[in-house]
Amino acid sequence: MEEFLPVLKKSSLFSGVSPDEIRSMLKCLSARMKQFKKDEFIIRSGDYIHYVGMVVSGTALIIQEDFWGKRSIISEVMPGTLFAETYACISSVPIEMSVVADSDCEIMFLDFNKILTVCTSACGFHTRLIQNFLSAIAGRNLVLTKKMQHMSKKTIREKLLSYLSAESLKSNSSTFDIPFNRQQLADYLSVDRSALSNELSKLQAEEIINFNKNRFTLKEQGPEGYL
Amino acid sequence: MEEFLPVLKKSSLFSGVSPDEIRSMLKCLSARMKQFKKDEFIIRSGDYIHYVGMVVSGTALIIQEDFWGKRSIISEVMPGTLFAETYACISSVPIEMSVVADSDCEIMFLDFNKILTVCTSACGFHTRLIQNFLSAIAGRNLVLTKKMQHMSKKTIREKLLSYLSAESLKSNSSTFDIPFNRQQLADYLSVDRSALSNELSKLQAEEIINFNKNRFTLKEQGPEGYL
DNA sequence: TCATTTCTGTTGTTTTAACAACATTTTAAA
DNA sequence: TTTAAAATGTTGTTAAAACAACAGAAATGA
Repeated sequence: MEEFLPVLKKSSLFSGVSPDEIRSMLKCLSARMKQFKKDEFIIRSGDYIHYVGMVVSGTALIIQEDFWGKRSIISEVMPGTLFAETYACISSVPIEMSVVADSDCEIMFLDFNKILTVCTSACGFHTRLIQNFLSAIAGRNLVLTKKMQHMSKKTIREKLLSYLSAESLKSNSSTFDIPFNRQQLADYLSVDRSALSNELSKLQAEEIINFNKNRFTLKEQGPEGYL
Repeated sequence: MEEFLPVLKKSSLFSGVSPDEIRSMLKCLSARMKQFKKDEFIIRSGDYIHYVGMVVSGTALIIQEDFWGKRSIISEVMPGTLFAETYACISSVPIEMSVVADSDCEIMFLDFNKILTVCTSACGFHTRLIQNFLSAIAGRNLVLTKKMQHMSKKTIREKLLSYLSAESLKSNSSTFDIPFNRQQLADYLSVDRSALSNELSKLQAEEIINFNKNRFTLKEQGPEGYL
């Protein structure tokens, strides 16, 4: 276990917890390691989850199969990242995705119920653990909610303005940098890249926005007849 | 406070907790009530949230203003429902939406930190409280993730098949009922209702699905060239 | 039962997006 | 600095969605 402390220290779950305390917590959480060969299933769709997983070495893929057996990759899980935590919180509902080893990898499983109950003994950092765990889930929630707001718009123009407006408000300025290149932004908003570039150009021609590379400026008067 | 016990008992936060225990918990959580007149702000965008709110009477609206001041309603909050809980978990980030009284209403605020720390004294149900709180957040997470998977598809057809496939898998059968009427389904997937109806008809004509009212059946061989 | 309203499906038109192909700019590398 | 590769913007064509208008079916309730 010792060899993975650097990874654990950087994980969101153990952030702000000292190595010594991590050691004692791992016991308190009945942490156990398991190795998986590439392409092995770590979690199967339909399972009921009672343990939280964390990748400590290698990478895993979260995949989903639809009714017709078509697979799609939901996300990649890197070392230090939790997975299945949502389903661990709602263990009465079977998980609807599978987790597969993308390379040979080592997974740490933590007893979810022990995360929730503050143990009586030494483990004074347990409250911190609960906070971290909650922050991880709430953080994902935030990200999803925000993305949903943009994606629920019908046209590329509206999606873009929704996204840019949110970025502007976040940075508290009408000029701001975005963390995506065009292709990434298109993927994020689920639209075609060239169509997105085209729309950006139109918005600029109409003097609703200005941009140069990844730096954008929103014009105060806003889109025509917008309010 | 006593008068609201029926509402609290049915809320997700206190589900499975007896009235007596709710009473003692409310103390332990420093619950305080506050009344708001219609159109009053309960939470303002930009606030840092340290309390979780619950509507106990009346209704509230969660709204958002973009860069140009355009308001949109994110959701309606009914009695027994928590709000702002995500931001309470991540209190370092200011909330990006406002909560406004939609009618005269009464709000209960709970000290978020006390939800997380198990109090030493009588409150044996505190672990249950943490579980319920976590379930509420994780549950929303689940709903968002699922919706996102459908919405990220580009065509109405793909969105529909993604949604129907998920419903089918959930019910463990190729025949199942959906909880939406056509307009609601269109809103859920952010598409036009008539376009959705049209696509459903095409899918039926192509023998990929069958439907009658809200009962759908997926055909085993699936869409042409799908796999 | 009949009248009214709501819901659903259908069609045609207009708008928008996807897609493909290519030009230009920027970045990285040799 | 030159060359190659990657990223971005531009354009035209095709496919799909939005929108609007309406017809028929189903639900409601008087």
